[in-house]
Amino acid sequence: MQGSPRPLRRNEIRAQNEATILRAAEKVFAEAGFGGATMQLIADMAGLPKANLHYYFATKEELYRRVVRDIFEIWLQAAEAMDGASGPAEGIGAYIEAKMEISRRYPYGSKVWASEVMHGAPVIQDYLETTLRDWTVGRVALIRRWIDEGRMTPVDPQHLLYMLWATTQHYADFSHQIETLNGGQPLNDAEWRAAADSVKQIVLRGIGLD
Amino acid sequence: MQGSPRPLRRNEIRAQNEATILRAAEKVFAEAGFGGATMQLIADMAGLPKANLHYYFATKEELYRRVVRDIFEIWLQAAEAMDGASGPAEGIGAYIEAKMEISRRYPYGSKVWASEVMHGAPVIQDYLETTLRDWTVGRVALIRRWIDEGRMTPVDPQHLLYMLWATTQHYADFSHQIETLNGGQPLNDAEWRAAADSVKQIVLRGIGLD
DNA sequence: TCTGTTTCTGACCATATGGTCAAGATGCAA
DNA sequence: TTGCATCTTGACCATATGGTCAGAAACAGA
Repeated sequence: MQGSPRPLRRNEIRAQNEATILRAAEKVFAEAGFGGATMQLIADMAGLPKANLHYYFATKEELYRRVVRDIFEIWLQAAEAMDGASGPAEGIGAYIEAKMEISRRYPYGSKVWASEVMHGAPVIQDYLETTLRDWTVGRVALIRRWIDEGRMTPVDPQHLLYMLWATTQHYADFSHQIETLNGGQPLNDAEWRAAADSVKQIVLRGIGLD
Repeated sequence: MQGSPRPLRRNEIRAQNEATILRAAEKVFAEAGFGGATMQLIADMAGLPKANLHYYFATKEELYRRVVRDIFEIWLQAAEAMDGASGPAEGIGAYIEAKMEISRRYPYGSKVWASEVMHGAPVIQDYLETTLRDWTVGRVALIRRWIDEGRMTPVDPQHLLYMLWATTQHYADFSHQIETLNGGQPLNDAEWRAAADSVKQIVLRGIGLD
């Protein structure tokens, strides 16, 4: 939305426009779904002519692919929060914090991701089978180690991970419902704080920590 | 898919066909989203000519509306599991069981619901503001009472409800991801049992029960 | 059997949409 | 300034889709 009046350098033009388009696309895909999104809508949202989108992204599917990939990258960043922790309370607590932060900062991205998975992951199936699976296997092993060391209650690590994903992403994916139940107002700073604290409190206590 | 060869009575025809169409529509809407779903796809899935769909449901939107409403009804049924419980452990435990059962039996419906909410609830906004809000207020009060009576750990009832919704619906909405991480196989009976047990275990312990 | 009602369906239509293209504008290095 | 590459865009096209309709078929009560 901030049409920079300053003349752009060649290098910047491409980066700038791609970023603008991707941001618009993320929002439109999240709000309308892949099928409901139109290149015209995205173009309008980006403030560019439709033909210009096709100059940077050959097809709607390619644009969508980029959006999904970018989200996956962000998702992976949060994953690191769990590593290098001194123990389960710190590791899982930090992971919850990181994922709640992502839900707050990238609600559109989270919705696109959810939509993609719900539709059978036509675009990121390979990522699920490689990167995500590997990460999951590693984290399951880590949690199992913590359990074996008696540092937390024995629980099924896989289902614990699902619970972490579900609870944190819920605040992004179902933000509209939450907003409605919050008197029509989006969560403010304090309410987000309370949400993250609640999740951490229940989950950590649920696995014998806190 | 069970095309009954027996000749149908007038009354039955309508009910039968509507049910067939609704089942097909539920699946297609879940897998393709509202925008991606086409009347032709739904017709093929139902084994009926497209024009026949329009005989029973004037527009795609009307058909979609029916699907969403039906799901909401099912959703409300599970809500009753929480009432009439003698205490928090029984009430919340039964609610989790009921919602997990719904996730297993109506995965398509759950996805349609999730999609609808993610897109801003264009069709069931009024339900969110009335029925759902009322139910939520009642349940929050119930949980608060349990807390005041010292029967469970003090937690924010609202966020506890979100956690229950998120964790249980996750098994329906993200079933594809779960299946991928489960070696490409959908959860079997034992695994569903383990999933429900894990959720109950962590949540109940998380709020000071069991 | 006759008649009115409901159900069924192929053919058709208007519109929206993804994508193309050719010509023009703009930046930039020499 | 010149020439080339990159970027921009209005006009255009083929196709897919939601929806219509008129006539046929099936049903049911008299």
